[in-house]
Amino acid sequence: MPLELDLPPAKKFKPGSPLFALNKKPGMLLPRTGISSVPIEVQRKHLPIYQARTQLINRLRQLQSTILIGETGSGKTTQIPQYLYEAGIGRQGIVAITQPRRVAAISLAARVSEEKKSELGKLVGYTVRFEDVTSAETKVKFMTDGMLLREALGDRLLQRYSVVILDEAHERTLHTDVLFGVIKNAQERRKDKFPLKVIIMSATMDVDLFSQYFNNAPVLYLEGRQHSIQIFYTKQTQSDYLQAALISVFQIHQEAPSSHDILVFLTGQEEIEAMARTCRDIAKHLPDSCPQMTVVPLYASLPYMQQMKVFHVAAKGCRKVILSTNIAETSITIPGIKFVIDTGMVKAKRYNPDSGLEVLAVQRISKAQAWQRTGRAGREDSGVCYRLYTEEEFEKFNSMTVPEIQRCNLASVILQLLALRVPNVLAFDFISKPSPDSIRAAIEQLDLLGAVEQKDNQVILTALGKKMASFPLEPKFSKAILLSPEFHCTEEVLTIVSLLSVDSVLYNPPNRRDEVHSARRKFISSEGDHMTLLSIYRAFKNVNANKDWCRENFVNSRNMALVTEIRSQLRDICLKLGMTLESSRMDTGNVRRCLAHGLFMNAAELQPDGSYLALDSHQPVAIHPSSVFFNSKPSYVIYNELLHTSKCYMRDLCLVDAEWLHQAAPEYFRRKLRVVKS
DNA sequence: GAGCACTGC
Repeated sequence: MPLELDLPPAKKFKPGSPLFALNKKPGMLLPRTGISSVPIEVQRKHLPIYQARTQLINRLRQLQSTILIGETGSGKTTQIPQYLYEAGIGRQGIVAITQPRRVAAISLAARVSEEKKSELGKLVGYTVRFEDVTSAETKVKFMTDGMLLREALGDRLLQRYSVVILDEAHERTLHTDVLFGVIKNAQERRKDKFPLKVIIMSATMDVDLFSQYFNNAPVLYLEGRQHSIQIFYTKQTQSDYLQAALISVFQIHQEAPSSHDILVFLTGQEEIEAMARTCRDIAKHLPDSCPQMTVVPLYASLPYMQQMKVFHVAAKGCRKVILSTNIAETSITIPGIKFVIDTGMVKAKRYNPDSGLEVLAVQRISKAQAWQRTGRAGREDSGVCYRLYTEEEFEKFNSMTVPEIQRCNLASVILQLLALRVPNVLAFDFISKPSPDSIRAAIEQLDLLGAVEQKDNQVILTALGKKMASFPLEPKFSKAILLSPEFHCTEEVLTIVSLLSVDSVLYNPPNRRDEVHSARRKFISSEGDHMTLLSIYRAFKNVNANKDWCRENFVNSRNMALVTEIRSQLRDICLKLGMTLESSRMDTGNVRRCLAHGLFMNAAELQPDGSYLALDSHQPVAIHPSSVFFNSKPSYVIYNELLHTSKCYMRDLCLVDAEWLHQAAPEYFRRKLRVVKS
């Protein structure tokens, strides 16, 4: 194996252009969280942001909308809410700080609460799904962006809040993007009565967009505590990024001290596991002069305990090499990374509103993502980033990742906007507009589900649509739940919808395939994946959620626990809506009939040649290998979703009668599907 | 005939 790659030294990278300068003293570096012998008040004063405190408070007092750009480690997220509170700004209400992720909301609340020397849930609290740690005293509230959006459904002016801080706005999550519009609207309508202060916090991106959106709001810059990172580009275009990554890993491995860990960004589970095997193989055959190597894979579907291995410090004389998906870009921060190897690739979903198809494909990252990856090398000390592409290639990357709202199905978002009584969803003030086609496709889908109707050229919610909006679910699943009383199977549908709301309750370790197969056989239903999941859930309840049972049956107990929580939340909503909850017991026909009424748009028909055609788009589709139907050929099926990878796969299938589909949406099937004979 | 980036309500 040739271990050389043309990696010329490139420019030094120092992100951002700070407005509030600060001398850097590396020796004074303090931990962001965790145990420290330094008193907390002292720690607060050593944060880069502290020197700008007075200026900041004065500016924030005057301004109604502010864009705050802060580098990693500036302390903006923990300090700004406290500064506001200490200065008496917004004391008439609550200061809300949104986060894209639950763990961030929870740990930030815990940290700030500790800094304020108060009990979590009193002055400082948090609200995430299933957990509300706040009280009447709470003045500083961390929450997920989705949670604030859900609260807005009940109070679209967000009257409890005096300040809303949208943190990590550059990530442009679906929820943050919708919140932009909701908050701007609330701010406008509240300006004479109870003004709403808005602070948008972001990394060094999208500044102009944010500022323009809030009527040219001023932009304040904060310096952080990022260390300098050297960047290397390849001299030539790499045709095989995996090979290039492998070479880079071992080049570093042979040259750098063994305590310097390496983080490699790859695209998916399979690729990572294959690369891990190759790395371990090569490492075994290196000369004794070379350090040892421990290879750690990291991706979301990995069980929790195995994910935790990235935090284990490697033994002395041993180098840790982490092979990760983009989960290490934002969600998991690994300390001690000296080298980042960036392949420049990512696996991501793209959405085509014409076909309604989501395509999962390996593609180029954006510049913003490249910087994010690079930044992972300089968190505690200076670092090095090897970019496995040329500088010319980098210059051609898109500058920003396309916001989620422009690459997903908008049915839920549009339903929420309608529930927020947005008069004309096509004209909603999105910070980045989705295409009119995808908005129209969403309205059409809601129309088919009976959630909306046209009145005087306006799209408005029906009574059913209003109820649908109260569930934290995709509209098709809310619809199935709301129809379930007609089929006397609400308990079963609640269970199934909850099971479909989590990643997967099935654990499939690749090297124990035969065991998995035989353990699972007893649950398999000839009626499809939904019914199979239902029987697994019933068995799980019968053994009182026993963990050993889960292990023996290759059931992910953590996800199963989550299913239980989701189910009880959905059940509560049903009860609030006054629904009667019945069980169909052994009658699974009714359950499938009910599912057909929610998922009729996702139906496929067996063709004479043994292939399947989607009834909606008439495109060829295939049964996903994870389905219990993989080796059989039912005539008509409904599926949860289509996933385009190597083929267009249907995931999670349920056997249905053609007749049920027609009953569910007679008009739709008459219009769309002449192919199907009644 | 053979496979699943990442969040969140």
